[in-house]
Amino acid sequence: MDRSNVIDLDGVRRRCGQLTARQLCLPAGIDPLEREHVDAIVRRRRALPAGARLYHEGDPLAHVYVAHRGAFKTVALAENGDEAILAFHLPGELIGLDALGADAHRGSAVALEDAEVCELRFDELLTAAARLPRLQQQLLRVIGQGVERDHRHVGMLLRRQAHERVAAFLHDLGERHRRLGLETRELRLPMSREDIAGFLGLALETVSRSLTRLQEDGIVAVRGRRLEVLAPARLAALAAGAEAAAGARAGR
Amino acid sequence: MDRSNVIDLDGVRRRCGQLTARQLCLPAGIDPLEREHVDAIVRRRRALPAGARLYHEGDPLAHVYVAHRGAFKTVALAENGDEAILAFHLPGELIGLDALGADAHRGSAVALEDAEVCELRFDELLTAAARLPRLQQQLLRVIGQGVERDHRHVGMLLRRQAHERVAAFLHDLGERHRRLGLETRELRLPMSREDIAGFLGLALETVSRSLTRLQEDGIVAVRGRRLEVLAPARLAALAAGAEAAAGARAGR
DNA sequence: CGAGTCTTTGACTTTGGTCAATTTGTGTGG
DNA sequence: CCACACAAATTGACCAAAGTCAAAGACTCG
Repeated sequence: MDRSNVIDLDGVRRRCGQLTARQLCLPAGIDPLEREHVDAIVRRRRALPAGARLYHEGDPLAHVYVAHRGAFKTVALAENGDEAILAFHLPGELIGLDALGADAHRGSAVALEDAEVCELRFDELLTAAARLPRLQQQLLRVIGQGVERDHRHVGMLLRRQAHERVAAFLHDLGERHRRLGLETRELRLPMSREDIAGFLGLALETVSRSLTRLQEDGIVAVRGRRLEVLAPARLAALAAGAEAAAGARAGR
Repeated sequence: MDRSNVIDLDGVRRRCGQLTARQLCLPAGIDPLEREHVDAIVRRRRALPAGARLYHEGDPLAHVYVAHRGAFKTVALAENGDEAILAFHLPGELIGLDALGADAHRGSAVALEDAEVCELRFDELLTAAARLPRLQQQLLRVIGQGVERDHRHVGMLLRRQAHERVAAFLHDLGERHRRLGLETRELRLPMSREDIAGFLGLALETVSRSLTRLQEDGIVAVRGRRLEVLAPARLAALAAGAEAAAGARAGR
């Protein structure tokens, strides 16, 4: 750790610390003294233009990131050629834990729009975690939440009906917005239909049709990448795999 | 990777899986002082009859397990009612990390056949990890491998063609057999067709048909739950999403 | 050997993928 | 500010793939 000047570190803390703290510290009730250790790990903010890659497949695991502004997707290109989308990351969510198993990133992370991330040095995070049991616990919890995210993704992919997958996707997006303290009724979709399709294992036309149908059923209102949830309960029911007919019948 | 001196959770898994370990599933190649810590974590072995649950949804996270004999599946029942299969676990593989995010298991683990597991107390594992950087590192690596497993699962589910999913599943199973030092040519499928279907998001009839087709194409030979890989390269190609026609053409 | 489950196979139907054309939206330069 | 060009999204028509229902065959375990 090259002696970074105090001023700069302070700046980092002011600008980034709060967000990072929320993710890593607050839930664990880490006291201010300990928190300083964590703050020191947050290195800097990095700005990325839309389409830029935060890291590439094969890069060694050096940092983990917290999306600060703008959304990201993590992708892994199949031997096939076309890219599989493994996750979307909203502001406030962690990025980069796909490298845990091999010390090297298995995919890459792409900014979906102009974005900024906070960068955390992974090795320093580990040493701090060894010293602070609460941080260790919280780190594992955050990792576990990433695992849960993947499981929700699998849950979506196991839904056989396309519009159920789309509903599950929108529902999940809404839930995450709620947990992050963002707008929950009016959602902005930072990713293209093609990205959604790549995430859900559908053709992009099917995604479009599903959205249209959800709109016809009065469950959401879609205008481009802006989406309003009109009937959260019915959206949740569809996402959960309830009889598709139930919603449709009432809606038409 | 780094082999010497690393506290080898991989070793724990292998030894447990190979039936060579007695009471203690101990990693070799670590100094006696460290070794003692790890010793204490492995509690006992538990035997389970086919169909028994290792833990249930909602159970607090107390242990993680290593399958010792027999295979397991981890399932989460969708609000829907029917159960989603999140993973299969072969002898030697870790079970129970789905609870990291919430301290409670999000699904349950079921023995697919008469089985035994090694039980590790999770809290003790954490304290030991805080004291032993190598163990901490290794623990994270194992968790990361679980994440990679989930990503491979997603990769399968993103394949649109049913027989590609099935091929990817069999290929993955073969790879895992290889890594665990098990038979790679002649695979035993410890799970039912219904389970495979539940894992791949297909109807069980489709799984059956796909297997038949893979057999007709000369890629595998199937007799019930015993399966022989005849053309590993073509299986891998199919799994990777190569033109399905390539294999079929050559095979017929 | 028999009862049960598991698996395969067949016939039919529905869903969603593909190809293609149109409309909407976005950003740029005149 | 408008017009233009390009990309993104929608919509339609058609077809192949997979789901469903149903029945027969194979395997397992008592």
